[in-house]
Amino acid sequence: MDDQETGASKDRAAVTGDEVKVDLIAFVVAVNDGEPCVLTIGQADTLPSGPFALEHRSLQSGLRGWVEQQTGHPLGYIEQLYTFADRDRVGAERRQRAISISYLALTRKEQAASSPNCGWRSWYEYFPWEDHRSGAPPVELNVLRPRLIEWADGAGDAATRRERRQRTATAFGLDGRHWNEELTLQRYELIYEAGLVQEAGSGRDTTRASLVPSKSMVADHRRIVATGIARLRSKIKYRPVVFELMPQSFTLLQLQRTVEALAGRLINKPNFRRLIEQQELVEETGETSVDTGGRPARLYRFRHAVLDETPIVGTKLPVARG
Amino acid sequence: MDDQETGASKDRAAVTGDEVKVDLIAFVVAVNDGEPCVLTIGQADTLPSGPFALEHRSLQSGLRGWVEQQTGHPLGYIEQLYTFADRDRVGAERRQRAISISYLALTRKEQAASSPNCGWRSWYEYFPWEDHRSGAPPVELNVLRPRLIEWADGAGDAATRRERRQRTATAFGLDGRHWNEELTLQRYELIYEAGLVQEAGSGRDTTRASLVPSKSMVADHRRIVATGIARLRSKIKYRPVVFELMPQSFTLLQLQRTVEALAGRLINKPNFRRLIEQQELVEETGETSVDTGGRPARLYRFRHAVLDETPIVGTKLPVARG
DNA sequence: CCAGTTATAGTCAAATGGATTATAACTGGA
DNA sequence: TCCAGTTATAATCCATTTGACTATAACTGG
Repeated sequence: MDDQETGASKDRAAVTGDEVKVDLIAFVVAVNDGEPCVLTIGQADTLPSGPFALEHRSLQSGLRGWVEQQTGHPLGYIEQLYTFADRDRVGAERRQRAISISYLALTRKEQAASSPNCGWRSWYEYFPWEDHRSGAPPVELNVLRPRLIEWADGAGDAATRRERRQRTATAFGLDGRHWNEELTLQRYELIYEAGLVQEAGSGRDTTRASLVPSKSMVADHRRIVATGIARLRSKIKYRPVVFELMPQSFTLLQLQRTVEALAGRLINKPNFRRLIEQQELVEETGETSVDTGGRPARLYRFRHAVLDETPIVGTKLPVARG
Repeated sequence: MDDQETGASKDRAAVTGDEVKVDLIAFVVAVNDGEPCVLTIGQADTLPSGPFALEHRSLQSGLRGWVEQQTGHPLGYIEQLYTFADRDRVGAERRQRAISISYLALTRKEQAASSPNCGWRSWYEYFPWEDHRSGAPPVELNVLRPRLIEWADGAGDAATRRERRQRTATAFGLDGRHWNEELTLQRYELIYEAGLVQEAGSGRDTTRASLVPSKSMVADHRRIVATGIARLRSKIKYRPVVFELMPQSFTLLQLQRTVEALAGRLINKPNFRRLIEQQELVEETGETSVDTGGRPARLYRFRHAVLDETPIVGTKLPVARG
């Protein structure tokens, strides 16, 4: 960064020695029996990951390789989430810089016989306050909200107090605002900032008395998951990615339940059906499913042709306001 | 992060030697006199960039440093675009891997006295087919469309022909479809794939006779710009980022012209005003502007409070359908 | 003073989207 | 066999949004 002269090329030559390690991290999602799940490895709650190496043809293929090797699970849909520089690692002899590239990937559970070293866990074990399918959960009403308000009011100056209350209110839909399921990351950051959650291996292991009951993850993996949930909740509204999580054929209610699992909130049934039908996202298989518990339901399959037809627009899924 | 046991860690230890270079690249945007512009450096059409180095506190601060150094321009709003692995560079002694992290940044032209080594160029010099403010431009009607159809029909098998025509039709709104201004990247990729554009320093310098008239850029920089335009065109519809490009106070028509410049299409005036007002994005300064050419217009300023109020929802800008 | 230009307000119909009701078709137990 | 419970499917209603248009106001320059 220190040199003479104009051009970028010269600067580049000057600092040519700086090399960093690159890690690829995957947030792999599946929906199993109406529960949205994340793929973890090892005993600890860890996302599949590995370094980007010379033998990898591309970033994505590197990621696929690591996930398949660590979990036995082939990946379908992949989307880049975010790239961030890790806090300085202390290398063997010198300061070591590292960056992580995180990805969102969608699959089906049955896709493969998973290796014994990995498993599926519900999102909501890590983010119990994100599941609003039965209204605001107790942990939010009884623990989170009072603690956050306490934290906000505990700030030194009035400006900070106002700002914290403001953020809490928007994040959780207080004071007449609406709950917005896409604010998963903002909520996590708020809770983290307030010291109400703690991650394994984080610097601050000051075993605080008043933590919100929730499963933690290694390093910053829970933050990556929060980013991925937010992205997915946003994406299902304008791209037909839900079908990556569905079996070959399904009933409309199964499809609805999957969307509800991801969004963490309930959807009005007739409206959901209307939207799916008028967008022609699916077509009937001609068969019906009997194990509905009531009247048999028609089975549908995804119309793959829509991927060519509407590249961006469409696939708006109605998520009721509250 | 490196230890023993449980799958991932062992693999990680095995390939621990792989290090790569990381480049930071900025697509810096300003709107000058109704033209959306990109900041370039040097004689060639190159985006500001530089390697991520040890002295950088974070990726973003590294990017800010390089842009400021190369152009004298301080950056305001920054957003990550995409991280990709470059094609293998051949290093001095061994194979050298490199990845690039690209960013979208918004500023105002007057922000600083720019250094002589850089300049602002209209987007539409690089993407003449993206400016639909006066309808579909001649270059699209007379050159692009026929060449693309020619290319599609020149495919070997029928399936490829159908697929190419399909993609062309959606990208350019043919056969009764609507023009979608957000498909900038898809359009560029299509044109690139068809061999109708060519970049400086790309492998394939087979000076083709029939290129579409447009300015090229160094390496894959034009692709980064296409990604950034698409992101920005999408973003202005749900986040109030336009105001990063506006002066302190402005008339509603100036605001509209700026949005139109970015979107590359015209907006219905009364509807635009209605939407801005009902969202309470702006407030009157109390003053009026005389140099409108007609009746004086009220001056407005951005209500910064909205950033706290509506973190995701809102700021939908109406972009007429056609 | 008049033609040209822009600002601002108001109207109207079509489309969208949320909520509700009604009826059909199955299961399992009384 | 009938009835309660459950789910599927169809249809309707109404408020809001949104695209398109019209009318009037206020300035400029010739």
